[in-house]
Amino acid sequence: MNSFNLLKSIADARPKLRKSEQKVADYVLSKPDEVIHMRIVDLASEANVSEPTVVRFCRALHYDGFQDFKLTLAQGLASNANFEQFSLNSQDTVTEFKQKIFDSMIGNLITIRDQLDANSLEDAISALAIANRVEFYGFGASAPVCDDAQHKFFRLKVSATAYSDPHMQTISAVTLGEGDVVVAISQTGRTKDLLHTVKLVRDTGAAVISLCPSNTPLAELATIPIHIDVEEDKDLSTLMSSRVLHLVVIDVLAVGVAMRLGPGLLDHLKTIKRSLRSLRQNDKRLPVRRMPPAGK
Amino acid sequence: MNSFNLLKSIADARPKLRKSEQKVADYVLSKPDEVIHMRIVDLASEANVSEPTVVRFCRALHYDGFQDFKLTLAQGLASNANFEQFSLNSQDTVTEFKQKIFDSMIGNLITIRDQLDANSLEDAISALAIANRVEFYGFGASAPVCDDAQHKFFRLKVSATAYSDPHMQTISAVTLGEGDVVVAISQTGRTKDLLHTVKLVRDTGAAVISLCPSNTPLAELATIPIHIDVEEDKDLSTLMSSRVLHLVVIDVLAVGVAMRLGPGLLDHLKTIKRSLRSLRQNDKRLPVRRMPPAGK
DNA sequence: CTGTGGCTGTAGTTTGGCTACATAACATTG
DNA sequence: CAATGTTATGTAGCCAAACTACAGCCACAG
Repeated sequence: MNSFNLLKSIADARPKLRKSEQKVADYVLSKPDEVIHMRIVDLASEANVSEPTVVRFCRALHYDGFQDFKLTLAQGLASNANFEQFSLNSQDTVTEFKQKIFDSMIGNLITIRDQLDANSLEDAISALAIANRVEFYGFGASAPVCDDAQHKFFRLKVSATAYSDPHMQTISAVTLGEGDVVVAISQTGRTKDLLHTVKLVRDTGAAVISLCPSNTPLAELATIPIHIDVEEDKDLSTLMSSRVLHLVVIDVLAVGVAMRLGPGLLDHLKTIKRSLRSLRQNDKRLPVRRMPPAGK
Repeated sequence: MNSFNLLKSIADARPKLRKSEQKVADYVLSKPDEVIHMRIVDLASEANVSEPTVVRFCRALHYDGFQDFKLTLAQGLASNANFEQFSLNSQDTVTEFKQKIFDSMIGNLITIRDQLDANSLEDAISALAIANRVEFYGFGASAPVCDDAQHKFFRLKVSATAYSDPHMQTISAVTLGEGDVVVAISQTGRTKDLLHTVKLVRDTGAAVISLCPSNTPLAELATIPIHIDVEEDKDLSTLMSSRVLHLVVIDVLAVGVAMRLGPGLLDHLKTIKRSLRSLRQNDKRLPVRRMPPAGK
């Protein structure tokens, strides 16, 4: 649906293509943004093949023809070409780096959206939906993510806890058993303390869902690994990014669980909304500053 | 650069067009996504004009011709049409609602990116960069956001604290003074306890940056309001969204501060990175995987 | 009411995309 | 290794879609 997928699907399909069609594929992959302004003859000559070959190439990818292919390609490129990874430089104005940060965030979201494995999610949701207890473990920047997750699952009437203290994690871990679920969250997938806790958890028979990069110790320890692979950091970006992706993935899990648990949950959410409302100030237009004295 | 702009530019240009070209403009505006699959004759007949008129319409908008126009339109649509607000329904498969959640998140990011006021950001960054102390206040779903913000500013050597307990907030608030900055974070902008604390803060002379919707009591109390207006929730979306936007906005602020504080900070960040590394497990397994060239 | 300028449609030309077919390359089997 | 069948690729011609030149029409001015 977007260029990542489209170009990727071309790359995937490449081996199945005939030799001269592969030439076309190669050219398209190397200069996709030029292709969209090319005529069929141009592309044919650039790729050193004949025109019908180009058409056959398009058909092989299940497009109606060259036009259709070009149009789709154009759409695909547009949908994420704008969201390239950026590199900040110190002369950037606020407007510029604001743009860059948002765009790179969006780019990462698109990447993860397309990468996330639906089966793993499905499994994770099933496990969470029937769990007795759910615990979220994470350190550092992942600690707030755990808190947020707890907050969210609480609203779904799931008995959830978040621990970002290795001692608490250890203590809690050994009390778990089958039917319980731990969600282990880590940007690196290599945090020693977390690995230690997760091993304990595994011994109890509880399931472990991991949110971390693939090919890391944590991912391999987990019963249900969910891979979050983001392009690696340069300069300032340590400050950013992957926590947000984790949050959104947790949103997906939470929604999945909510849908499993059925419609009764909606009423429950409304109840919460109502109760929270009393904590708010309803516009009386700021009955201005009738505050108690608080000396300077 | 995106469809919003493209369609908008058509709408803007409309008055300058000839009468029958306007018919074309109207049709394009009403059904842009159909137009991209139409031939010139179809569009002409749908708009009740002749084919050359369509061509003239395209030229009037400075495109090479109909093809060029169609291609650009397609790109424009792709770049944000995909990111519409969704509504979940209970028959959705995991793949479907995963897509919907990500897309709506992305849509919101785009909206906020374009809405954020650079001047307010600039002011906020200036205030934060010279602040003696920075405190983050928020409740409920905003509490983890505050924790995250604290974590991030800590790394920038900024003396930052996060409080999500109204008592602690109150106690801390009255010890602030000029040159200190409070960042008040709220999804509603109406949380009573938060409003109470912020009033106290204002009396001390400290600056208050707010992250919340516009036209809310909190936004009006703040010295530097940053408006985060997201389309309002339906059904399950209470679970989601605005916290992520808050996080990203805080990223922007943090980067801004980092750039103000200058290049020495980069070294500092590297030092942190190095020290954190000792908390990680470095791959013992996976000793390289040097595999022979994959046979075909 | 008549002439001029600009708008719009008709008809014809060009070009680009596609199809049918022929030939070349390759594989397969005796 | 040859012969035959099958698949892959290119050639040439056709059709349709987009664009151009021109003519008629309408609106407005004098």
